[in-house]
Amino acid sequence: MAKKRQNSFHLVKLFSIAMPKYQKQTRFLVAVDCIIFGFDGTELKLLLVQRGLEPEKGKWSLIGSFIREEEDFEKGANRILNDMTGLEGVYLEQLHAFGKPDRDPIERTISVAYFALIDIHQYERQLNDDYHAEWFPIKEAPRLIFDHEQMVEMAKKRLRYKAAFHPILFELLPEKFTVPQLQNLYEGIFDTVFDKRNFSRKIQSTKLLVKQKDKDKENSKKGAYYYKLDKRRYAANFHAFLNFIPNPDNIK
Amino acid sequence: MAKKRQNSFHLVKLFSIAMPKYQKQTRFLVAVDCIIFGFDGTELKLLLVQRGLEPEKGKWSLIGSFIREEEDFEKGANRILNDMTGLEGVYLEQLHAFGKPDRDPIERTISVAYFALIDIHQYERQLNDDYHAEWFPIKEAPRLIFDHEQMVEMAKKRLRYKAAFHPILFELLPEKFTVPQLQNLYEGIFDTVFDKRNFSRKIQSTKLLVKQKDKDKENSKKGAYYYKLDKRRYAANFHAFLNFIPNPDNIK
DNA sequence: ATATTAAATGTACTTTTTACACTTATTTTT
DNA sequence: AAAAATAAGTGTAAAAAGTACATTTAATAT
Repeated sequence: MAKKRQNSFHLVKLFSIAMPKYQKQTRFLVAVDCIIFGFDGTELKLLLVQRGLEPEKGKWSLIGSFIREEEDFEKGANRILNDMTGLEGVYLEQLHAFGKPDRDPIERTISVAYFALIDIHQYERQLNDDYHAEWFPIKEAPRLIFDHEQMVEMAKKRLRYKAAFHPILFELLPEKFTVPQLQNLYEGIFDTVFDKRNFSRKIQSTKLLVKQKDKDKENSKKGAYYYKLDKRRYAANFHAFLNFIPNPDNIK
Repeated sequence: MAKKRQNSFHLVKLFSIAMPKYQKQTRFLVAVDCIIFGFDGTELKLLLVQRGLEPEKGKWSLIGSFIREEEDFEKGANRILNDMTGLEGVYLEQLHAFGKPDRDPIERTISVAYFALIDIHQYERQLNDDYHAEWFPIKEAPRLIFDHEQMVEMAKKRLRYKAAFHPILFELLPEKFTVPQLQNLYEGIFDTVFDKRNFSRKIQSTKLLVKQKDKDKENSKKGAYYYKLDKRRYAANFHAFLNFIPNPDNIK
């Protein structure tokens, strides 16, 4: 078996006295792309931007940016999100680094993808029109450039996986929400239906919900009680396993 | 709110006719580092290399390499693993991209970390002495360079998390193993003890194990029956949720 | 007053999880 | 040759969690 030593360690190419730079290594462009999910009370949506410039003008894309010299990925992703929506403190999680040499046809670019969960109502107030951005129902999203569709697929899977065990979907809801809305969200994400008695019991058993005095009258005559998240408990239980989903075996 | 347009999209810096390169963007070094886990029948171990060159000579490090021009991360990680251990087809999974601007003091380097699970016995046959590599019990690992300790911590968490639901730990075992060995492994990973009757029942209920006729006599007078993985079933059930761990709430 | 709509709620049954102790096969010791 | 030592192997009952399923209630619309 051939033993290739070159390139096999950081620093290997250095002379024995410290040098200010690694020699002879190729450097690459590095970008951050964000898969931004929102929920309008009925269905899951994806925030996309339409490219304003050639090449690929008019095509839809995830929002992204090259990483800057003094910025790490988190910061880059937050910058993008803030530029785009004006929001801060958005839920953000690293998804995956994508690095196929030909993923960007112009020049090899590494992309570190993040997914974000935002309350779509907050966003609407803060829309930044500089970007030609639009919400698409997840099932009606257009073709995307590069490998962005693959990124979205992976993000959907990850969201499902995580939502099966952790109370992550509250990040998509407004401050006040109803149990039927919450059930709608879960049913949308898992593409299934749950028995509402069992769903309600399970959600209530987490003790994450605080019942309010007022009702939402938009969706029914009787009206459904609003609830708020118990933020204390939420913070404490975020990493706990809550087993939201009866049989998660369908998740890949 | 200030609207910064520059840098905010791939290609934004291009002129309106296609150019061969993105202009004015900084390019970065990109590396792959591998957290290699092994299990010797008693405890979980980590494969580390000792740097042979200045700077940081003599310090321990994860094995890593700069990424080459025509190579994606997976390929890079496999190259490293193969150079190091001679093994192919090793279980490998992307962990996280690390990108703090100062994580490498010489020059900003992005690192995409992978974790690998290998059967330590196979490795021993294939040792590549060109690298000063050594197995360390996970609890007695030395100080590591850069942010490698953080990588190891994250990999440990990820391994636990995954092992709680998926039959991933078989990747660490030799072809033939006993139920007590398997229980040892789980107890090591989760740093707890399980009731052996319940553990055995749970493992057997997965139907992943095929009982052999011979016994391992090394660890007891009575001897414990060897089992092999049912590879067919394993492949089919890898993504299924098997709920190995009674109460996974301790996992972060 | 009546019909319509979606919200809210309880119970019996099944499955899964947990707690717990003795017997067996083999080697080592006397 | 008998006795002691060691770790492997196995069953059962009680508790908890998950599932299936139907009626009543509050409010609006006719």
